[in-house]
Amino acid sequence: MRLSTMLGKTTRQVPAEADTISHQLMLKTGMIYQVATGIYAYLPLGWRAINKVCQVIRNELDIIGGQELSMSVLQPMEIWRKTGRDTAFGDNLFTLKDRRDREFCLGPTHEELITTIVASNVRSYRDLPLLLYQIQTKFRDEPRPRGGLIRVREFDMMDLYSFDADEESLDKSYNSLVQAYKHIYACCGLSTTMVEADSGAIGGKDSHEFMLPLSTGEDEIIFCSECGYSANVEKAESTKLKLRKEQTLPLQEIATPGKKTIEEVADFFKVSKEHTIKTLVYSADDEIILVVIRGDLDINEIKLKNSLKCHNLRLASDEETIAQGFIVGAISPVGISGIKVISDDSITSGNNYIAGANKAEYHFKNVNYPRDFHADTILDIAAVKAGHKCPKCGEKLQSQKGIEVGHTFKLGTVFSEKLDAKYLDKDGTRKPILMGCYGIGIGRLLAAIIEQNHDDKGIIWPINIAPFQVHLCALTITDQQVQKAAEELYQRLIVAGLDVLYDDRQESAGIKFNDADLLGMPVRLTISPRTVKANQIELKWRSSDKIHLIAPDDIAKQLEVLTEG
RNA sequence: CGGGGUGUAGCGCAGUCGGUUUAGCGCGCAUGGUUUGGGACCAUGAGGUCGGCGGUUCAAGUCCGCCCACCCCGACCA
Repeated sequence: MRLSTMLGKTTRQVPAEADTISHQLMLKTGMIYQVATGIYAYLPLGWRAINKVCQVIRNELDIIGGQELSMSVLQPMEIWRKTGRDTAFGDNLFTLKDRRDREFCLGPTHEELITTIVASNVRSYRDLPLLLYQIQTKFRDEPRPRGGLIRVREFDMMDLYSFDADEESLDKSYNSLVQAYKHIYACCGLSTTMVEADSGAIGGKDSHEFMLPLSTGEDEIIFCSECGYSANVEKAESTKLKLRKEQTLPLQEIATPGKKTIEEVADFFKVSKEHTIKTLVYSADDEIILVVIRGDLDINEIKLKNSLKCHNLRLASDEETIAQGFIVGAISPVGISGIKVISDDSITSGNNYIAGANKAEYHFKNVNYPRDFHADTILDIAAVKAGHKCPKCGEKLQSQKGIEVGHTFKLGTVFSEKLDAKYLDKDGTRKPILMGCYGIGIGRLLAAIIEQNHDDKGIIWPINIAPFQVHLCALTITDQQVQKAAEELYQRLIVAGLDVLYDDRQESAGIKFNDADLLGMPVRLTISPRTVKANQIELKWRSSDKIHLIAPDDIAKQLEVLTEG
C-alpha cells in the first residue's frame, strides 16, 4: 500500500484523553477512531493488524481441530431467560425489540446460542468431541470502558466452545486449548502468565486466565515465586495465620468507650488484630446478612458473592444496618438470630476473641465459636494480599497488576442441562454434553501486544502481527532515479509475496524515518539518491539500530525470515 | 451510580476577574517558491453554532441554571 493514499494520518500530538501507551500509539499511528465511549472504528492500518491477530488465532485453533463458524450478533432473549443469564448480565446487556415487539439482545457472548445449535445437531457420542469457534463482535454495556481498546463496549472476540462426552475427554479438550493459547501468545510476542481464575456465579470447575503483567492493568495477580502458584486475586487462597488454642474462658462484656474500628478495639484490649472478630453487614440481592471474619483479614466480595449465588452484593448502608437493630461500631454475631450469618473459616483457628457486643460502647471478650454464636456457612471468603502465605508451599505471596488477555473455562453441564443439549451414550442413556468455553478479546490482545512491544519512538510489531512486513522509504522521491528504483523494488517485493507499506510521499527524510519508527514495521528499506548511486538498498530492522547496505539482488534472501511460518 | 476533571479550528492549547472592531497561538491542511539522510524555511490562504439549551445583562467564550459528551479514580464487570 502507498502511504500517500492510505487513510489515517500519523500525528505528532496525542488527544488528551489517551493515557495508556497502547491507546496513545493507536491514535498516533491512525489505527483507530473513537466513535463513542468504548466504541471504536478500525482504520486500514488497525484493521490489518486485527486481521493478523485473527490469522494467528485461526492457525493455532485449526491445528487442534477447531471448526470455525459464525453465529449471529442478534439473539432472542428467550434463550437467555432459559439460563437465567438475562438477569446475571443485567444492565450490561444491550437489548432491543423488533417490529413485532419480540425481544432481542446484542450478544455479549454466545454460550446460549452455540449450545442451542449443538443441541439440534448432536445426537450420539459418535458426534463428539467438538471444538467450535467464531470470531464475532460482542456487545456489553460496560459501566466503565477504559484504556482505549483495553475495555470497550463493542469488541471482537474469539470464542471457542468445546463439547465432550465425558470428563476425560473434556480434560483433553481443555488441555489442547491451553496449549493452543500458549502458542498464540508466543506468536504475538507476548509473555503471559496462566493463573487460576474465579469461575463466577454460574459455577463450573476449572477456570484459568492468561494474564499480561501491566502496571495499568485492571486485574490483580497473586503469585508465589517459590512454587509458581498464581491466581487472580478474586480467586486466590492463602494459608491463614494459625492461632494457638488457649483454654476457653467465659464470655465477658467490657465497656469500650469510643472504640469502634478493629484497630481501636485491638489497641484497647492490647491484642493484635487476629484476636478480634470483624462483623460486616451486607445486602445480598436485598437480603440483609451478617458476614464474619477474623480481624486481621478482609472480605473478598467475589468469593462471598459466589458462595451466596447472588447477583447484587454490597455493604449495607448505615440506615439499613441500624434498621436491623445493629449498633455501628459494635456489631457482632453473638446473641443474634433471624439473620443469615456467613463466616470465614479463619474464626475456627483461635479462640477467646474480642467481638462487638451489639450494645453501644461495649465489646465482648472471650468470644468462642460455636459456643457464643452461630454461622450458617463457614468457608473461605478472605481477600488474599501480598505477604500472606502461599497455600501450596507456605512462602510469601506477591502481587502484581495485570491484564486478562484470554480465559479458559470448564463449564460442565450448566448450559447443556438448561438448554437440553444431550447425546445418546454407548449405554443407551441420554446425557448432558460436557462443555468448555474459551475466549480471547481480539482488540484487547492487540492493545496488549503494543503495550509489550514498543519503545519511545513507537510500536515494534512482532513479525506475525505487523500490518505490513516491510516499510519502504523513498527519500527525495522527486529524484527520478530514486522514484524509479523505489517503484521497481516495491513491485518486486509484492511479487515476492510481502506486505509492503511504501512511503511515496513528498516528505523530508526526518518525517519518513520518524513515521517508520512510529508505525513500527519489522523492516525498513530505504532508497535515496545516495543508495541509488551506490546500487545498494539500505535495510534496518525496527528492533535494532544497525543499518545494513544490501545489494538489490540479495534483498529477497535478507527478507526470507519474514515469510517463513 | 458516587468522587474528580475537561469541553474554544483536524490535533495540542491560550483567552474565561463581564466591555468596542475581525476570538488568538503552535502543529496539521491548501497554493506558490526555496529546500531534501532524523519531524526544514519563506510567502499567501482556507478552516470556529467557543459542547447544547435556557437565563441575567445595553453587552456573554467569559456570570448563573439545567443538560450532554469525553477522560481519570471507585462501584460494577461470563
